[in-house]
Amino acid sequence: MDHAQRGNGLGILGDASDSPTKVEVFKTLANIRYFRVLKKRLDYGSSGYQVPAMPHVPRSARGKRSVRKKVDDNQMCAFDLLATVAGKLLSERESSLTPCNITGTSNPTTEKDVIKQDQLDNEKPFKTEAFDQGGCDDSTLGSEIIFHRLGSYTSKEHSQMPNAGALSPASAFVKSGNRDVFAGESVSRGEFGHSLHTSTTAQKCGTRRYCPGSVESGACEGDGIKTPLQAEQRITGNVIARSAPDMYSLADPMDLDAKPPALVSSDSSAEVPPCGDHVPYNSSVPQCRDEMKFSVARDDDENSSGCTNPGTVTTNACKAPCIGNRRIKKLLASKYWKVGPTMSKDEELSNTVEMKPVFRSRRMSCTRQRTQRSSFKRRKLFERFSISASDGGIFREGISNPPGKGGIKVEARHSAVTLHGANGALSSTRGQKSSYESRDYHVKFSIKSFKVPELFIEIPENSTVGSLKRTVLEAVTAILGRGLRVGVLLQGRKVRDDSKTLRQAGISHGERLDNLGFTLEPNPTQAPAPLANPEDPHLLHFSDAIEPLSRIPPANPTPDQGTSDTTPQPVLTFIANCPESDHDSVHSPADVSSLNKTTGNSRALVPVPPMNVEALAVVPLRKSRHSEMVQRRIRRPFTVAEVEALVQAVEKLGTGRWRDVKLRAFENAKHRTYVDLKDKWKTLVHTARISPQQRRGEPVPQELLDRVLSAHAYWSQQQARLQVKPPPAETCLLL
DNA sequence: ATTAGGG
DNA sequence: CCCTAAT
Repeated sequence: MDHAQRGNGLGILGDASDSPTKVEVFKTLANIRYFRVLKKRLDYGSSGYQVPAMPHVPRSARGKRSVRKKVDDNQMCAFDLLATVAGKLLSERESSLTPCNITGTSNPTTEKDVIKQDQLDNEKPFKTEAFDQGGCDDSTLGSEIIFHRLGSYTSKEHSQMPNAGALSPASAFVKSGNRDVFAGESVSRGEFGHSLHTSTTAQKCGTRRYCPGSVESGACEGDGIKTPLQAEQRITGNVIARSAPDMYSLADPMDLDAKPPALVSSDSSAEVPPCGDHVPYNSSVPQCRDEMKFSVARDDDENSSGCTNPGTVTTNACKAPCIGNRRIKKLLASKYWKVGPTMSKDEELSNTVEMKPVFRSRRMSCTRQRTQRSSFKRRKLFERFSISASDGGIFREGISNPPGKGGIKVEARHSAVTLHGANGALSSTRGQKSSYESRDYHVKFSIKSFKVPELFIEIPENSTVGSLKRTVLEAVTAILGRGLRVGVLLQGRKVRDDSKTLRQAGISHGERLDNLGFTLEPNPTQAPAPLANPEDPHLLHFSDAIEPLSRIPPANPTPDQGTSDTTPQPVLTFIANCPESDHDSVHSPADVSSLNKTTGNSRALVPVPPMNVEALAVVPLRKSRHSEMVQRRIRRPFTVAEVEALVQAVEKLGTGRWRDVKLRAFENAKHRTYVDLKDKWKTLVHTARISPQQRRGEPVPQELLDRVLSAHAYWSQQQARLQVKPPPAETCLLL
C-alpha cells in the first residue's frame, strides 16, 4: 500500500521521471510558496543511528527494520561514468559557490553558531516570543517564514537529447581532477546542522494543559511532594531504595547537559538572534530565551559533531531592519542515503572493490528533528515544487558558458572523432582515456539536469531575492558538497559494479541507452580529505544558474545583498542524513572506492559533440517514491540523566500522560517528543526486565530500573483500577 | 494533538 | 525510532 503521503507532489515527480523523455531542470523559485514549517523528520540511514560523541553507541539501537527498508533504495555507484558525472556536478557546484558567498559559509565556527541560533528560533515558545518581542511584525520582519521544498532528487536525464542540440554549447568536460574536488568538497562541508521545527502550541512555555483538578494533579505539583507511587510504596512498605534525588526540577536534567548560553552567543559575530539582530529585542526577551538557548545548545552539542553545517552567518548582517530574523532552513531529506546490503547480489561482475582512503567513510550526523510526528503535518506543511524544465535550466547557463567548465552534461563520443573544439580539457581527458582503452567506442549521452533531493528552505519574507538565491545556492551546494554519489541505472537496474567497463555493463556504443539513468545520492562515505577548497577549474557561476529567481519580485527589498561577506543572508540549515557507516557501510564503501579507483583511469568521459544518443532515461523505479520519504531522525540515546528525569516524571505523573511528562521533564529538549518518552519508557521497562547481560548501550543504573519497574507496576495497577472503577479520582493519590 | 501499540 | 489507529 502506498502511503498516502506519497500522493503529494512527489508522486508527480516520480511520474515524470518515469517518462523517459522528459528533461527536468532546476527551475526553482518560480513557484515557491510560502508557508510555515512545522516539522520535518529525517531518515536514518539504514543503519541509522548515529551517535556522534558517544563512545558507547548502543548497537542495539540499530534497527534492523530500518535497514531493511532502506536497503532497497540505495543506489550504487558505478564506475567511471559515475565518477565523471559526480565530478562534474561537484565541480559545478564548486564553481557556483564561489560567487555566491560561499566563502562566508565556509567558516565552520560561524556556521555552527548560526545553526544553533537557528534552532533556537525554532523552538516554539521561543520562537514565537522572539518574533513578537523582536517587534518583528509583519511590517518589519517577515513573521512568516517561507519554506520551500525542492523536490526530488533523482537526477533526471534527458531523455531525449536532441541529437544535435544540446551539445555544442553546453557540453562540459570532466577532468580527472574531479575526484579530488569531490573529495575535498565533501570534506569541507562536513557537518550540517539539524533543525527542528515545532509547531505545536503545546510546547509553549508555561503552558500546561493537564489538569484534571483531581487530587492527583495536586500531588504532582510540588516538587517536594511525593509521587503517588512513592506514597503508595510507603504505605505498602515496598519502598524501593532510591538514591536519586527526589525530584528533579524540570530543568535539572537538561541542565546537566546544558551549555551556557554563552555558547550560543559566544561568537558574537555568529550570533544571530532570531529576529533581528540583536539588541533590540533582546532585552525584552526573558528567560525563555535563555532556556531555549540552553536546550538548543545542548542539542547541538550532542550532535554537533555530526551535524553542524557550516553556514553563513551574518554578522552585522542586520543591516536590514529585522535582519536577524532571517533564517533559512533547509532540510535535505533524502532517505536513502545508505547503500543497502541487500543490493549486492545484483551484479554479475561484482568485484571486490578496493577501498580508497580518500573516501573513507565518514558518518555525518545530520539530522533534522521533527518535533511532532504527525504524518499529516508533513504532508500539509511542506510544499514542494519541483523545477522542471526548460532548456534553460539553472545549470544550463553555467554549463554552457566556458567551454571546459564543468557542466552537468557529460558527453562522450568516439575517440577517434575529433572532440569538441572546445578545450584543452579534452586533450587531457583523452589522454587518460586512451590508456584506458584504446580502440573503443565512446558512449555518448548527456544529462540535462539532476534534481536535487529535498531542499527545504525557510527564509523570512523580507529577505531579498538575492538572499534567497544564496540560500538556495547554499542548500544545493551543501547537498552536493556533502559527498555526492552518482548511481547508474540501466534498464531500471542499478549498476553496482564500478569496475565494469561501460561495455560490460551494457552501456556501449551500439546499445540502446534509452534506459540509462543516473541518480544523485548522498554519499554516506565522504572523503576525509580536508581540502578546504579544492580549486576547481571548472567554475560555474551558480548565481547564473539561479538566475530565474531574480525575476521574482522580492517581497521586501531589503538590503541584504550588499553585504556578501558578512552574509546577512539567512542561515541555512541542512539536515541531511548521515547514516552511520558501521552498519551498512558494507557495500557503500566499495562503491566509492571502486569509483575512485576507476576514476583514475577513465574517469572522464571525453566530451564530444553531441550525438544522437537517445536520451537517457533516468530511472526510477522506486525513485519517485523515495524522494518523498523523509529522513529518519538521528538516534539520540537517552542519557542517564534523561532517564532519571523520565523516571521521575513518570513516577509522578504516571504512564499515559506523556505530553505532561514531556512538558514537565523535557520541555527544553526539543528532540524528545512525548512519543519518544513513551517509547523510552517502554524500552526501560523492557530493559529492567531483562538480565543485565542482555542490556546494551549505556547502562542504566539498576536503581533507576528498579524505579521503572516499580512505577510501571504501580501505574499499571492504577490504570487497571481506574478502568474497573472509574469514579474515584483520589485513587491516584491514595494508592 | 495525544495516546497506545506494534514494528 | 517509525508508523498507525484511535481518540
